[in-house]
Amino acid sequence: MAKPERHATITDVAALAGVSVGTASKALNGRGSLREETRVRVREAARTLKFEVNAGARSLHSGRTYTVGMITTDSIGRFSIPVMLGAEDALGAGQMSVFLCDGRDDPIREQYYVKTLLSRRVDGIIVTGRRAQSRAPIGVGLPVPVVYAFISSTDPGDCSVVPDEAGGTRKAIDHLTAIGRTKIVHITGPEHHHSAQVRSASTQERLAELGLEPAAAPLFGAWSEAWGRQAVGILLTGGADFDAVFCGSDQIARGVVDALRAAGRRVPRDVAVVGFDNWDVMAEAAQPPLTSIDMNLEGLGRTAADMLLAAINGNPSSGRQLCPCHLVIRESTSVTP
Amino acid sequence: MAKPERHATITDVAALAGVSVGTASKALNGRGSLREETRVRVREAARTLKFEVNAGARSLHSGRTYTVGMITTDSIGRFSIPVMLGAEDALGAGQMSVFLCDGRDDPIREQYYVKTLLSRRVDGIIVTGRRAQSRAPIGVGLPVPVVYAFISSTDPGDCSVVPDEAGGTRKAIDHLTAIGRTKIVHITGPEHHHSAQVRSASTQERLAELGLEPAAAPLFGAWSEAWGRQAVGILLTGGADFDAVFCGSDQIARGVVDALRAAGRRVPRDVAVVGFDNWDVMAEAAQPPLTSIDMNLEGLGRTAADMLLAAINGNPSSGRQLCPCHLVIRESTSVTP
DNA sequence: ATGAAAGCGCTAACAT
DNA sequence: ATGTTAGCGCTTTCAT
Repeated sequence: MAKPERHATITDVAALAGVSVGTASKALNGRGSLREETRVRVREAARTLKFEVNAGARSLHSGRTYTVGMITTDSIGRFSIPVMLGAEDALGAGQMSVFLCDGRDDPIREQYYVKTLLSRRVDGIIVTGRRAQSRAPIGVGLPVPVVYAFISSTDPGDCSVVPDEAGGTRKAIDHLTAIGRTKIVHITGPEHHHSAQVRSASTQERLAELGLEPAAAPLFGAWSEAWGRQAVGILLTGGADFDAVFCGSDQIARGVVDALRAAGRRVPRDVAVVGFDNWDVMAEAAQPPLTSIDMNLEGLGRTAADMLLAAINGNPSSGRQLCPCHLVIRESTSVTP
Repeated sequence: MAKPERHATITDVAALAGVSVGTASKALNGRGSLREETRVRVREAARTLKFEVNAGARSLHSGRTYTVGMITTDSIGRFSIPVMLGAEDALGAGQMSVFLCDGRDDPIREQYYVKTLLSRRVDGIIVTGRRAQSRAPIGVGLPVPVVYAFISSTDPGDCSVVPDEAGGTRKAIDHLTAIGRTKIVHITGPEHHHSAQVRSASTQERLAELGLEPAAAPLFGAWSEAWGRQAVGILLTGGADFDAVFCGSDQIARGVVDALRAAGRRVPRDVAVVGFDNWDVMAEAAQPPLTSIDMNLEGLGRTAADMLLAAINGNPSSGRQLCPCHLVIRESTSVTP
């Protein structure tokens, strides 16, 4: 098990095959016109020496590194991961590698990473984050294209791919009304949180469009099960009359169904419940399992990567691109499983 | 907002500063002896042109890329992510960047990635995965050091950093006995799963060492809440007499506490429960919150990265390095919160 | 203190 | 069909 201390170079290969480096290059890349016999001999030599072309040296010519950078501005979390996976997926198919950088909510660190990526001559950059909010661009006039995924840039000239949370909210409300619910209440996260704002505003808006009154004012709290339980307590002690709850997250929804059950309300018969995120671990383990809105983050990551590839190939887009959310129906809104 | 289509080169900088490229290089890297005035002028020029050194060209000389590859053999999951974060953390501090590759359980894909990484001349490779199991090495006689993290290599000559699951199990059992429990039962995941085997074997072993009989044979099932609930049903209908449950995962533990509560058993008074993984989302939201074993995966990732850095700098290690697990106490084993 | 030039590994244009 | 050579961006002797 010899451990080659040095990577073989094309010169080594050429020498072993008894040809010039130019010929070796042509043989290995299938260029020029060579005798088949020569091609084979060179390839043989390359294999013997475990030759792997030096990508850095190669990109000195091509100007391309077939590498993209991925920066999470606030640290890597539950939402940025599927986005990253989707992007990695789309890029991998195009033979591109991904540089991962975790910004950790630190602007200094972030700028350092931008420099590092530029220094490494990535062909493009994807920026993502934990929360779907807009943020200042990571740089202006950068020499490579940038696509924001999940989070968006405040500069409308930048390209951002974001989930259509308002559309997702409409789907949730429409689903609840479709199964005959009219007294709907909304329980969600912190009032200052962008997603909580969008989802609650869209809820009120959609209810109004449908000619319905909310069964209670939206309840803002935390993105936690504990808050979901607590909110139900508030509603019940307040004597609210409701037959459905649309929750800002699956964790809240899980707290809600637990509290409702504990209070003797049947889900979905007495109260139907819809969550948000379609986080399998929560949605499937809840009793009953939760109907939820899926932001399709992996698809979003793929889309972002595809748009980045297009930009790299000279077809840039700009503006906010909305990715549709979809409804996943489970037992918390349907009597027959 | 001019968009520089081309990256500035050191030649551009030299020209603008009115010096030779050699001088420019020295000025930017603080080498050689130059007049301070010249240094300043060159740095000025570099800033004006937004010059970022071409890392690829540079590593042509140094032979180092200050980049490591990270391969997850089975796709990126809940366990590999903290490992990756820890590694990214430790490496970032050393100015190294990380290439992320998702093997997706596909050996072909995996080998392709190994080649890609070698071609990109990474200084080293970290291999990780979803499950703590040993696997065939990703290659033999590779020209760069490799460290396995969380998963381990079957080749004892390779360097692997893995959690001490047996030790963690002992801590769980010792904790339960310390609070006076003697009738302990173990509920865990699939019998064929490596971690389930290790944890259940260690449980039996530790109980024996303490002179205790298990309150029931270990129950193997799935890593899910549903299985936790079901297992409790089995125990109760079987009339088992137990005052503590050690679970193979927090998800199982959560199902267990829910089912116990539903059956009128008080946790921890009647039955104490310990989980495994210390997955905040599960452990903290459970009622009561779960005492759990934490594998400290981020620390494990950091350790792995540090060992890789050492290897890169000529101090390789080999063999399996065990990382300690620790006990996190919450209400499921303590009456006073 | 500064410049000129060689060379890192590779590709592509040009010779032979 | 194959070899030779220039040059990609940079660092590093070696001259000056």
